[in-house]
Amino acid sequence: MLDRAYALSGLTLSEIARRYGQTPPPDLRRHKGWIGQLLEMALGARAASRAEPDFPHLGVELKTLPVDPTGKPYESTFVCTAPPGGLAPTWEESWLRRKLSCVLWIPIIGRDAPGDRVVGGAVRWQPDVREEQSLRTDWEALRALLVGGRLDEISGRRGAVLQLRPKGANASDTSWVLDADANWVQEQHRAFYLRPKFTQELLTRALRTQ
DNA sequence: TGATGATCATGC
DNA sequence: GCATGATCATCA
Repeated sequence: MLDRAYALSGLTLSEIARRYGQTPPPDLRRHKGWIGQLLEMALGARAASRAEPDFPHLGVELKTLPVDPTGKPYESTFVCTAPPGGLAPTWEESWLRRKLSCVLWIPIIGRDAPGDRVVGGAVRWQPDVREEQSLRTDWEALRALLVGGRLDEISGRRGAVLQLRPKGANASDTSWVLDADANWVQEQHRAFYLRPKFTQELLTRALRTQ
C-alpha cells in the first residue's frame, strides 16, 4: 500500500483521474470529497462511507491533506463526528483515538484547479507520546464540556490541537440534548478536527524520521 | 491571511 | 439518519 502511494507522488490528479475514467471537477465547491475518493480508488482502499478503517486488514486510515508548496496545510482536517448522545467514557476507548492510531497521509500540493494539483510523498504516521498526550488532553477537556452539558462554552476556539466544530448539512442540522441545567436545548451537530499546525508538525516529524 | 462556523455530495 | 469524504465563505 505504501509503495502504491509512493508511486503516485509527482502525478497530477488529472493523470490519476484519467486512469479511472474520471474527469476532474472545475472546483471542489460541489465535490468536496472528490480528491479523497479518487485517492481511495487509486490505492485500492475500501469503498467510502463505512465505519471502519480504509484498509481494514492493516488498520490504516487514509487521509488527503491539502498543503501549499512548503508543506503547510491549508485547512484543518476532519477526523470524526461527535455523537450528540455522548462520547466514549475514556480516551482509550474513544473513536477519535482509534481513527488516528495509524494514518496514511497523502499531501495534495497546490490550490489550482483540482486536476492540476500534485500528489506529494505519502507519510505513514502514528502519534508519538507527545502527540497522543496533546490529543488526549484536548479530547478530555472537550468531552467534559459535552458530557457536562456546558454546550454554550463549546466553540472552535477551544483545543490546542483538536477542535470541536459544527458539522452537518447546514446550521439547522441539530439534535435535542440536555444542557447543564437539565433543560432540553437544540444543539448543532459537531465533529472533531485537527488544527493545521498539528498536521503540519506531524508531517515534518514523520518526514524527518522516515 | 488565518480561523471559525457553514456547507456539499454520496452510500448504506 | 449518520457515516464517509472534506472545502467553502466570511469576518476579525
